[in-house]
Amino acid sequence: MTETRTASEQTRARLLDAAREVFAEYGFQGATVREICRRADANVAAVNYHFGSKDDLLAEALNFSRLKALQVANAKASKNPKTRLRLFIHDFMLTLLGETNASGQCQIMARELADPTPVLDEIVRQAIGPLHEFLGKLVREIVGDKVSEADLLRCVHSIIGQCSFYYHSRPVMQRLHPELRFDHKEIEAIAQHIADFSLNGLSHYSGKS
Amino acid sequence: MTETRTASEQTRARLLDAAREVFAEYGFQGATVREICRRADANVAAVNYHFGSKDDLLAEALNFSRLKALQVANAKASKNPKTRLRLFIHDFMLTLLGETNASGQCQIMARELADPTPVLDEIVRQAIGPLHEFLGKLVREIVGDKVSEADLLRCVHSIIGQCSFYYHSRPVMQRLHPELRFDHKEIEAIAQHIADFSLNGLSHYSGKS
DNA sequence: TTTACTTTCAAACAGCTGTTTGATACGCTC
DNA sequence: GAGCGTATCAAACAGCTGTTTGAAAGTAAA
Repeated sequence: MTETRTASEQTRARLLDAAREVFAEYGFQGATVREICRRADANVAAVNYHFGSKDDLLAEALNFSRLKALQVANAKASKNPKTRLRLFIHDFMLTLLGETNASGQCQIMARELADPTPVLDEIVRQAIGPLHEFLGKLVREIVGDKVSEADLLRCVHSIIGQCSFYYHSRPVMQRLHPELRFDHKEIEAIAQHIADFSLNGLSHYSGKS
Repeated sequence: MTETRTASEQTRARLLDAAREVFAEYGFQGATVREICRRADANVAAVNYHFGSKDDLLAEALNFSRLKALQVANAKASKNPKTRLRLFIHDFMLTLLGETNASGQCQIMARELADPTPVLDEIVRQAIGPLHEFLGKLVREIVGDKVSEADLLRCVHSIIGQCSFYYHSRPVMQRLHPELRFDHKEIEAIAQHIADFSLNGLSHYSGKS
């Protein structure tokens, strides 16, 4: 019984891994059940047997552990808010541009933004929403209580916008600056720039930086 | 002869309009030739007859006149660079979020970023490249000669990133802040925030703002 | 071994895709 | 009106899609 279950669960796991790969590579529409099963060494019918449908497979393939861990780690770093913002931007850029396997999840999210499917609701609820909320609190610590909620929101958007730009525009950068490599050193430089730029931007709201 | 040609050209034009609509709505993969022809009141074979293929249709459907006009108008406004940056951000946000028909083009571009097809090369060459270059020169006027080319590039990215964020994240905003309406007033507020935030950010490089 | 079950598999299904075809209708010159 | 090139059309094509099916294989308790 345990043997059977683990065998079945192994197939399930292989399908999930393959699905994450293929969805990230080709998008939801572009990804085919056959390609997923091919990479998972499984039969075409396996997806429907184990998950019910291609839609349900995508829903189960989502995994935001990396993003959540990042926020938890940052909250534990009990330094002053400005330093924590620097730390967050740094970690966030590493997640977005680094070679972590989280980039697949980011790719799926990016594709959902340009072409939403029903799973976007779940992505917003589980990942993007908490992220915005987290950054909102952090920025609030920096700018103080006098700043309106609307302005605070716009500041958060300015920060996330700068970070996610580098992710979204990778295909463009490849063509515009083919010599540019997003290695560890470059990522750190970008993160530092965004932090400097943003803290100066925030100073417009909080008074002198 | 002229009658025939204009009739044929009318079909061509209708197909192009419909294509822009459908590509923007469903993406390149999601858009179907049949739907495009249905909206253009044309036969299914019309696309291949007039354009050769679905790919070629997309390539011809691209239109960056709005984006180009925006840069030309800004260059003519011979005010000081900071004011011109404010003006540009304002016009750019109106293009991105306003009710202009340019939003279809933006949608196509956004989809190409998340899921590039061969036409992305053309988009980068004709639209995004010139845009980056334009902003590069403008920012250079503000920060002066002492700033390195790499830092200048990152500043440009910070500005474009903030602007395009509001475009990319519309599906998210709809879910996260359903009460928020991107009416003219809100767009102006956003544009002013981005300008303030960015000019303060730039002051980090150019010395005191 | 028999029985009951889960899991895998090749094959087929119905539906949609971009594209092609050959016939038909149109507009124009002669 | 005859002839000619262009444009439109319904129909069919080949290929791919997600999904279903019913048989076969595997697993574990009786």
